[in-house]
Formats: sequence, structure tokens, C-alpha cells
Amino acid sequence: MATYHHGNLRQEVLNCAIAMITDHGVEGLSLRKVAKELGVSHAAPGHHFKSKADLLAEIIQESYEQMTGAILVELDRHPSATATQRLRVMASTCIRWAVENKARFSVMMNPDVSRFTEKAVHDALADFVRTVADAIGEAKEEGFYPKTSNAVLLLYAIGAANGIATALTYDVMKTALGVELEEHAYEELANLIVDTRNDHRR
Amino acid sequence: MATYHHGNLRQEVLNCAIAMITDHGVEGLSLRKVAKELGVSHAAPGHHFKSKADLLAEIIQESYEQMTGAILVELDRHPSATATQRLRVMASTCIRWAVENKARFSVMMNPDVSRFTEKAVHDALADFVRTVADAIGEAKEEGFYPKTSNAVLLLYAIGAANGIATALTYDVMKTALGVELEEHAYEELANLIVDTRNDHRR
DNA sequence: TCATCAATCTTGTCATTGTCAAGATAACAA
DNA sequence: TTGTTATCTTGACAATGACAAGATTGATGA
Repeated sequence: MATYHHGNLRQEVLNCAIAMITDHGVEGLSLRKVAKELGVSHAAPGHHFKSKADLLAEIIQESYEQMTGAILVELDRHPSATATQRLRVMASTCIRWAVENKARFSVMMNPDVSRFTEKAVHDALADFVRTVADAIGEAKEEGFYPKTSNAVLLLYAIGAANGIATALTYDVMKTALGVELEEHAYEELANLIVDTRNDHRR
Repeated sequence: MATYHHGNLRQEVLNCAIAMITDHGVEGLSLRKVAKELGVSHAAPGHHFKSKADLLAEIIQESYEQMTGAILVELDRHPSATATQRLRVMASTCIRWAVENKARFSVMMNPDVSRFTEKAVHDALADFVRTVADAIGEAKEEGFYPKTSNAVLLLYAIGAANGIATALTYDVMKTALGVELEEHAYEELANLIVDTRNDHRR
């Protein structure tokens, strides 16, 4: 017990919450246990987050930002890629990020949590969606599924990537599928989502 | 208040739980509220389900069975379809079922719930997986992605269908994507998951 | 018929949890 | 120093899941 003022409680609550979710799932997250773990009174976290839902909303927002960031970083490493190829990079990066951030991804995909979500979350999610939507628009000009609407393609791309990631981070599903991923599987999956027969030009 | 013995409590708890989840999400499900709604003491549901997790596990099991059933029914309507075409029927039926059973699907996809899941759930899930895996095995013989392992194809097919369904049943995501589905969209999505360029023979 | 027994439900209780209110303590600016 | 604000503690409350002990019902078999 150092000082009355903790100094960095807000950030440590976030860290501790993620650790707790990693070990015990969102359901296993308890604000009181977090407080106890950080050596702080049971109501202390409540001064940094309006509610438990508010804490989770912030985690979701951060997470969408991180995932979008990971995608942008990876896109930068492929400056000469076609839009269709960039879609593949997005898909594989998204799946890889989810596998490497299971706790965060499980919160993002939790249907309950986002019921009480706030504008900041919507904005972070919208940013992610826009990133993909832009690439789809450009891929369309390259001849990517010309008969299918952009909206359906967007739904397909994001849904497929997220769903595969979910299956990989969701223990029951993962064991049911009996998956054991090798490193190149991420690219293999991306090649299925965005079929290689779609890029003629190069 | 009719009789001391309710007569059909177990089933009505299940029904009421689904209704409650439909309106307020899994998080909004309370055994005590269910009890109150059914005009029964607060501990009565506990005599039919070992725990809340046990109730949810039963819902998941039922749901996988129903979804698999819906797929089998639909497959029966296409007796002369190739394995590749059957994969498409499975995908579109799966997505449609999820949209038509949002509450059940949200429970199935809830990462928390299935932590404490039981053998019956695994069996129901394994049944579903086997149904798809079989079709993939047969499609493979028709020349379906010959270079890709069955395990990866299985992960892709189930992940993509479930992910698209999730995006459609998950309000925040749905509004972020701005989707408004027309009836033929289910087949359109299935055509994206199992690209039409995959069937040469016919 | 009636005694027994299992199935079903009620009542009472407990620990955990999220949330709020009121007050204590620290940090800091004037 | 004094006043102000941010931060934390203590105390309380209601909701909830879970359990134990006992009440009620209904069926079975002697």
C-alpha cells in the first residue's frame, strides 16, 4: 500500500481486466476482484469507469483501434499490392490479430457487451469498416465480383474473417473442428476468403 | 395459481429464457425473473437445471440440433445436387437459420457460456461439424480446392457462415455495416463462401 | 386402502456482485 | 495557508445464483 492515491489506477484496471478476461472470460471479470488484486478499495474502479459496461466499451474501442492499426501497418508493408491483394492482407492480419489477442477479441464479439455501447465504440468500429469498405470499392474497379453489391461483399469479407477468427479463439469450436494451425494457414484462409482466381492482372 | 406442481416447468423455463434473451440478451437472463414470470418460487428453476450455465448449455445443444436439422431438411430438397452445391445450401441455410433465431444463435456464439459446457453440447456441435465435414470430403473429390487441407476448408466454411450470421444478428455490427438484406442475399452470400467457379461439372 | 417414496416446489439463507452516497485524503493552485 | 479538485475509502443496498431443509403432490405397491 504505497500512497492513498494510486497514481495510475485507470490504466491498471484496464490491464488487470484484460488479464482476468484472458483467464476466466468476460463472465469471470469482476470489478471487485480487480480492485482487490490492485490493492484498492472495492469502489475505486467505479471512479474511473461509470459502470462495468463502460469499462468493457472502452476495451472494445481500444481493441478495434489496435486491430485497424495492425491492418494498416501490414498494408504499409505491401505498397504495390492491388486492392484485391490488400483485401487478403486485411483478412489474414485480422485473423492473426484475433488469435494473438483472444481476450480482446472475445469482448468485441460478445453480443451482450455491445448492447450498452457508446459512440466512441461506434466510431472505432466504423473506422475499421471503412478501411475494408474502401478496399472493396477499389477491388470492384479491378473486376472483383462485379455482379455483387458492395454492401454484400463488405458483409461477406468482414463476416468471414471475424467468423474464422471466432472459430479459432473459441475453445469449444476449435476442438470440435480439430484445428491445429501452422503459420502459413493465415494466408491460406485469406486466399479462401478472397479467392486467388480474382486477380488476373499481374 | 393452479397446482403446487407446475406440471411443465422445465419446458416453460426454457421457453421463457429464450424470450428473455430475445428481449434483453444473455446478460439480461435472470433465473429469478424467469421464476417470477412463471409464477413460481425463485428456486424452482434450480430443480430442473443444475445451474444457469446448465440451462444455457441445454439451449445451445437444442439449437445446434435445430440448426443441423434445418440444414438436413434443406438438403433433402436438393437430392441431385453436387457436394459443392450442397455446401452452398448448408451455408445459406445456416445463415438464414441464425437470422431467424437470433436469441439462440447469440447463445451459441457466446464465448463465455460454452466454457462450462457439457458433453451433450459437444456431441450436438460435433454432429453439425461432421455434417459439413462430410460434404467437404465429397466436394474435394469433385475437385474442390485440391491443394487445401480438409481441416482448413472446414474451418473456412463453418467460420465464414457463422461469422456472416454473427454480423447479421449483432446489432452494432449490422448498423456499422449498414446492411439491409433482401431475400436472395442468402444465396448470394453462399455463392461467395463457395465460389461458383468451383463447379465445372454440370 | 394406505404407507412409502420419489418428484416437485417453497422458504429461508448466504456470498458475490455492481452501484451509489457520503466522507476522507492527497495534490495543487492562488 | 487556504480553498478547490481529483482520487480513494467506507458503508450500504438491491439483485442474483446457489444451496439446504422442509412442504406438497402423485404414483407405486403391499
